[in-house]
Amino acid sequence: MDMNVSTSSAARKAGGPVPTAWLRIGDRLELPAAAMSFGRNEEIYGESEPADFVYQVVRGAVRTARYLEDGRRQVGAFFLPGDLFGCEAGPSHRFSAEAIDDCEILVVRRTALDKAASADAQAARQLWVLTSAHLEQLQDQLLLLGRMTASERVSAFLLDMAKRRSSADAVDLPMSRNDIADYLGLTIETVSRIFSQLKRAQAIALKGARNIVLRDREALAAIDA
Amino acid sequence: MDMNVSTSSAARKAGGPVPTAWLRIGDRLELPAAAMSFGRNEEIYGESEPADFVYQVVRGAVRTARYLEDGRRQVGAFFLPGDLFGCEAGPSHRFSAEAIDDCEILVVRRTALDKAASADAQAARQLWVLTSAHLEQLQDQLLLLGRMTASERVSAFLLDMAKRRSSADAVDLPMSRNDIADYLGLTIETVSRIFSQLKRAQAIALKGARNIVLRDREALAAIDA
DNA sequence: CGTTGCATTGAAATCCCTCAAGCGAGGTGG
DNA sequence: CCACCTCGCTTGAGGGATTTCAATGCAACG
Repeated sequence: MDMNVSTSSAARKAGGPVPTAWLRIGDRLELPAAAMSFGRNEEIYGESEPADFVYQVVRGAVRTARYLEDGRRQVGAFFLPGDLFGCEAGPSHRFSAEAIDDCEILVVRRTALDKAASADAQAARQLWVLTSAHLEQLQDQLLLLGRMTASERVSAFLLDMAKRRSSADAVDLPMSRNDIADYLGLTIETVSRIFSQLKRAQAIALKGARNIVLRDREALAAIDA
Repeated sequence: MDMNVSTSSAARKAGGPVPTAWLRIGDRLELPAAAMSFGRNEEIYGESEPADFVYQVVRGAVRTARYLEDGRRQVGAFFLPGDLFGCEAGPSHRFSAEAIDDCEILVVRRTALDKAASADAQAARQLWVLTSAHLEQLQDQLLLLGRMTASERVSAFLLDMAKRRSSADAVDLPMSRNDIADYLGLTIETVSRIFSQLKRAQAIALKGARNIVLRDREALAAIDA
């Protein structure tokens, strides 16, 4: 539960970052961005910090999370290279964002995005499409958390990660069992047990805890309801 | 599980609806809309129908839902008078929408909305803000489904409904225990038991199964984690 | 080679679900 | 007007999936 997340945030670090790359949204929007690096478990932004920046993963992986007072945590999403995050319509973030491993992130001021969006209706639409895509992913997650069994959740997760990460059968999971558990609404032990179960059933193979090989996608898909 | 949802849909009914009212989004967007009526459990649109219309509740209540092959159901949201629904960025709906009770709905063509949005950047932004608000609600639901106990879910639900419906202490729930259960990721029996529990604890009173009086909001809020 | 952090495994407990019966309000027909 | 039916809700008993608690394994690293 206590992930020991370090407390430096982008906002505090962003004293004078130098524009070094272009952040691309869809194929219409392109903005000059600052590159920043974050270490494992470092906080990129906090749960109710003002949403003054928008981010894109270049290298590494990011999770968003929300905490209850007693330490329970819900991971909202995982972001992989190319993914955008932290783009909110409201004034402040509703989840915190943390680096899962060492990663490189592009950052643009939200005002820059707003300016682009109010100048160009197509750009504004792009922003809407982006938010809508996030919404659709959350809707899938809703069904998963509300109505699926532990095996179904883990199978769905593996298939999704495989699709997003490599499309090959070998998947490198950047996140810990703890992150997976808090994403799927399970405990770390249950996730581990299901992994072992899938291994025994020859549906997957494990080369190290975080290196999964999908041996039988059909079996996984069948479990995935 | 089997809600016996009737299969007529807005698209099929929308042969020649007459514009009778204005559908308002935020305070900038106002579009001429057709009024339609739906009976209890009538389908407004189906799970993968083209998203050619956008809807607003005038009277009554609407739920969105998604089904698994074996009948498991996840209710995505409840929509009350004033609420907009069915507004997607993608080409088709991802949940079905069904009338909870007899209700009156305003309908506008999506192309009309698109036109307004591409003409006016402020209107486009309004659309984004709307989608973003839905997203935020789903994020709350995520934490609820992933990490909260049955009591916490029910308490949170009651407080939310009270806030949305009357802001007074008496709440008329338009939806059945079944709808509530499928919204909260629980069974109907568990929901009923928690209601009884809250009644025994003097946190609520029941004047009929769907007429709740919040006797002790603090107690509910305390349970709500 | 011990330490540290993450992952796995086992046993017991728990929360919620399943199955089953009973209850009550509303509607319908006799 | 009352009996009866139906549908939704409540309540109880038992069971099961997942959690909790606890111990062990294992790989990376100093």
